Amino acid sequence: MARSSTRPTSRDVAQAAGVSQAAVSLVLGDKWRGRVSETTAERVREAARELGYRPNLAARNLRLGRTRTVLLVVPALTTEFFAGVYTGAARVAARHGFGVVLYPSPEGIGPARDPFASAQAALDGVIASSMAADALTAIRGDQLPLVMLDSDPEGSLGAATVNLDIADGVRQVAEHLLALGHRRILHLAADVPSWTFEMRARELAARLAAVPGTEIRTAPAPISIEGALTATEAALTAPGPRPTAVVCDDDKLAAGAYKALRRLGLRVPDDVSVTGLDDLALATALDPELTTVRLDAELFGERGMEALLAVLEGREPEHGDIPVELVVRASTAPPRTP
Amino acid sequence: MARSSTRPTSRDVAQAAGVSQAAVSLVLGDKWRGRVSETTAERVREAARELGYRPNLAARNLRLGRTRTVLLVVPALTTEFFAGVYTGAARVAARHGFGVVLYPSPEGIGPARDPFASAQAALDGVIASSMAADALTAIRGDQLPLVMLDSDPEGSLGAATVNLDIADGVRQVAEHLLALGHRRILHLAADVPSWTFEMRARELAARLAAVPGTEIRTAPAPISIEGALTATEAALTAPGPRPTAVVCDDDKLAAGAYKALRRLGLRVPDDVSVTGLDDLALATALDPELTTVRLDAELFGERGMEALLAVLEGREPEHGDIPVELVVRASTAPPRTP
DNA sequence: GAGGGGACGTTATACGTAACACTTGGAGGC
DNA sequence: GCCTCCAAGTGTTACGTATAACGTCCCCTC
Repeated sequence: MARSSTRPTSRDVAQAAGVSQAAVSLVLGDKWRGRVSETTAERVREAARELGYRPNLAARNLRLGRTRTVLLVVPALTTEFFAGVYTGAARVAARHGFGVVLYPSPEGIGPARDPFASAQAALDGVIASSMAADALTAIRGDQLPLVMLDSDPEGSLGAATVNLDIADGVRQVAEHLLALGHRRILHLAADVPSWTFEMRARELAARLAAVPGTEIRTAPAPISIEGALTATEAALTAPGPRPTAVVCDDDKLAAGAYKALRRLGLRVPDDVSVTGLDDLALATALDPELTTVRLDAELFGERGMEALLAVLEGREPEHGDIPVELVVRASTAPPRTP
Repeated sequence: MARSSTRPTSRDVAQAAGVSQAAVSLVLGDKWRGRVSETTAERVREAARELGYRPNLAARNLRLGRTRTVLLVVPALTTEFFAGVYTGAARVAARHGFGVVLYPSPEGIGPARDPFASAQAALDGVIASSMAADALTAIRGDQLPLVMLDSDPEGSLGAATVNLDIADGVRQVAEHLLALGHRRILHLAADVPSWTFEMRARELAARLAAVPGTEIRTAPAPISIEGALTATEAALTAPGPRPTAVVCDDDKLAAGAYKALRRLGLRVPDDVSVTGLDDLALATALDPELTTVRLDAELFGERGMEALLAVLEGREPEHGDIPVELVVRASTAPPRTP
C-alpha cells in the first residue's frame, strides 16, 4: 500500500502491479491492444481498483492540452427552461466524453460578468445564451470556440449560432389573435437589451402591420411577476380604447399580466386575451391555462452542444432554426363585440 | 510576438519582457514585494497585457495541487430556489478566490448519478443537496471534503451539514391551521425518498397529534403540477369527511392542488385552505396568493459555502439551522362550519 | 577595507500524465 | 545460422506553472 495520506498516482499503481507507469497509462487509457498482454492488463486494473486510483485531471488536462469540458453560460436559473437546455447539452456531451459546466450569470438576463472567474476549470469551448456584447468580446478575446444561443446571426462576430425559430412563434401568435378578431394589442415586452427580445417586437409589429386597422402598443417590463403587474396595470388604465389582447414575451410576464387583470376586475379571456412564450409549468398552473408558444429546451441544448462539437472538430455546424409550436389553451378567445 | 497559433505562456511573457519565467510568475502572482523592482514589474505586466496572456489553469492546478473550485450538486433546476442557493454560494466563494461549478442531477430530485463525470474539472470540495446514500458514498470514497444541504444530521457519515429549519416551518404551518380551527388535514407529500421530506411528514404528524380530535391523511405525489393534481383529486374524492386544509411539501405541489380543487368545483380558501413551502414566484402568481413558508435560498447557499471553506481550512463549521418564516396570504382561512 | 546584508533577480525542480522512441526475447523464414 | 519481425513492454520527455534555493551587485557600517 502506498502512503495513504496522499492520493495514489499512476506510479503507485504501476509499483503495485509490478509494471512501469507507462504501462498503467496504456491500460487505463484503453490503448493497450497489442501492446500489453491481457494478463498484465488485468493485473494493472486490479491494482488500480485496489488502491482506489483516480487519475489526476489537472495533470491529464495539462498533458493533453484540452479538458473535454465546456462552459454553458445561461442568463439565470429562475425557470426550468435552462434546466432543459442543460439536460440536452449534457446528454450530447456525455456521448462524446465531454462534461458541461454551468455558469449562471448572477445578474439575471443581461450582460454577464466574467464567466471564467467562476469556473477555474480550463475550458475547451463555450455555449452562451443571450449575452451582451461585452461578455461576448471577452470570450472572443480568449480565442475559445464559441456557440451562441438565440443570438443575432448577423452580429455575432462570426461565432456559430443556434436559434429557436421564435420569429415563427411570434408570427403564429399574431395569426392566432388576428384570426380570433383582435385588432388592439398590447405587447408586454421584456425590458432587456437582447437581440431575441428586439426581434420579437419587430416580428410582431411587422405581422400586425400587414393587417389594416390593427393597433399595437408596447409596455416594457422587467422579467418578473411584479414588474409585469405594474407595467400591465399602467398600460391598461391609460386613456384611449382598451386593448383586447396582451402578447407577453414570456410566460412569467403573462403571470404578471393575469394579476394585473384580476386587480382591474377584468377576466381572461372574456375581457382580455393573454398569450405567453416558453410553455413553462407555470403556463398550466395559471387559471385559465395559458395559450403560449412551446419551446423545446432540451433539443435546443442538444443542438447547441452538437454545434460546439462541430466547431471543436473543425467541421461546419449545421444550420437551420429549431421549430416551435403554438399551444392554444383557454386564455385566448374572440374579443367581445362592444 | 510569439507564434500566434498557440496561447502565450508565462515563458513567452518573460521573453517579451526580458526577464525569467520565474519573475513573471512572481509579478503576476503578486508575490514580488521586495523581490522585483517596480519598473521591471510594470514591464512584465505590460508584456502580459500586450500578449493577452492568461495563465494555464491546468498547469496551475497541477502545480498547486488544488483547484479552488468546488462542486455544487443540486437536485434540479426547475425552480428558482437553487438559483438562489447558487448565487449565495458563488458570492461567498468569490470572496475567497473560489469558483463554483454546478451539477444538476439530471433525474430531478433523488439519487444523483456521477457528479464527477460531469465536471472534468478537478475539485477541492463538494456541496451536495438532498442526495441519496449511493451518490453520497461515491463522494466519500473520493475523500473529498463534503458539505450536505438539508440532510439528516445524524446519518451523514460524518459530513458537515447545513440545514434550513424546515421542521420549524412545518410547525408554524401546523400552528397556523390549528389556530384557524382546522382539524381534518390532507398532507400532499413529495413522493421522493429524502430525509427532508420524511422529516416534514414526521414533524407535521407529531404537531397535529398533540391536539385531540385532529385527523391527518397523506397523499404522496411526484413533485410536478400534474402529479399533485392527480393525487389531490384522488384524495379529495375518497369516501369519508373531506379535509378542510391541504398542506403541501412545496409550492409546486400547491399549484397542482389548486388545479384539482378548481376541477372539483371547490374554492380556495372558502372550501379548502392550502399551504405551500418555498415561497417561489409561483406562490404569488396563484390566485388566491399562497400561504407558504419562506426559505432564504441565498443565505442557505452562503452558509453552505462557508461551511465548506471551514472544512477545507481544517476549522469546525458553525452549527445552527437557518430560520424560516411563515408568510400568511390569502389561501388560508377558517374552515366553514358545516 | 572587510564583511554584512539588502535589492533584484535567476536556475532548477516537481506536480502527474500521455506518448514517442526504444529495447528485449523469442518465434519464424530462408 | 543469420536476419527479420512482432509482442510486450520500459525509459524519457514535455505540458506550464509556482517556489525554494541560490547568485550577484553595490552600498553601508565598523
